[in-house]
Amino acid sequence: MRIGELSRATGASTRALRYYEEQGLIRSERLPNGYRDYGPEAVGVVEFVQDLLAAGLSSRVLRDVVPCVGGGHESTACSELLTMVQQVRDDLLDQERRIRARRQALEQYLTGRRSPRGSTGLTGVPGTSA
Amino acid sequence: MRIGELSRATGASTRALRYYEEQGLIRSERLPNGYRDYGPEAVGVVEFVQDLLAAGLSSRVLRDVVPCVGGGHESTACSELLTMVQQVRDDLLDQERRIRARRQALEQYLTGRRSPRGSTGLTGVPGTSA
DNA sequence: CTAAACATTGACGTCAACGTGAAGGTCAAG
DNA sequence: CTTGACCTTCACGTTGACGTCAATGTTTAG
Repeated sequence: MRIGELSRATGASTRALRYYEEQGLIRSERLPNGYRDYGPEAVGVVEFVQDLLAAGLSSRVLRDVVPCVGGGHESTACSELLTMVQQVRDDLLDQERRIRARRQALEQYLTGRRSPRGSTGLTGVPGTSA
Repeated sequence: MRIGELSRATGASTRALRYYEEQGLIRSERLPNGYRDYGPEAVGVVEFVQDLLAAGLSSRVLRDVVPCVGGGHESTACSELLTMVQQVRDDLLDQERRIRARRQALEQYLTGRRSPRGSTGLTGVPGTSA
């Protein structure tokens, strides 16, 4: 498939796709006319990339982790990278928990009518910033 | 407290604190000499802001949600904002699940030695991009 | 032949969340 | 009175992930 079709299939702009390639996140063959040519697996890879980018990973990290699944690459440093992905997941989980705590504080504030001024109802929350 | 002390208390740079104020995320009184003056609640508010920023919320969203807890503000649109926070939390949870799926795919690829080329082991994953 | 739709490579613009000076006012200590 | 720590407001620089425009080539439809 060519870039337009991949774009439509993934929702990524053609600009984004070229950017991904520039960053080493995806690869492409070239047709005789110079057009990029993608195999069907590209769809999955691009979606993978989009997910991880949306989750806050940098393309520099992705540049290392994506070839592990996308290219005909051998493991080597992949266990390290797996650890990294796990780390990111753990971070996300952690943040999610903290947000939940804040949200519950908000809920309590709204429903329970805790003093609007002075003690905000937040100051003493245990899981404060690192 | 003045800005330096708040900075030390929260870990946010003074620049960041002025930026937060500029964006309407925090407020301050002014001392006779023009220096910013913060009450003790500011610490909690700033930590709140930092958490949500770290979690990927934009300051534009925060500009709306923070006054609900930080200022002497009445509920009004706060139920809406609560919904928004919940939405964000749900998004995070969703992303976390997708990442977990990807990670498991990676793990399977690495341990089970699924064909390195052709079927990537990713293409058919259920929870693909929106 | 010509227009339209698709592709190519630059290369500059953007936006957020600050960093990093510049140029200066304020205040307690010596 | 001067040094130094602290504060003030500009205002430009930075990084990442693209948007957007320019100038050009290619292929298909009429």
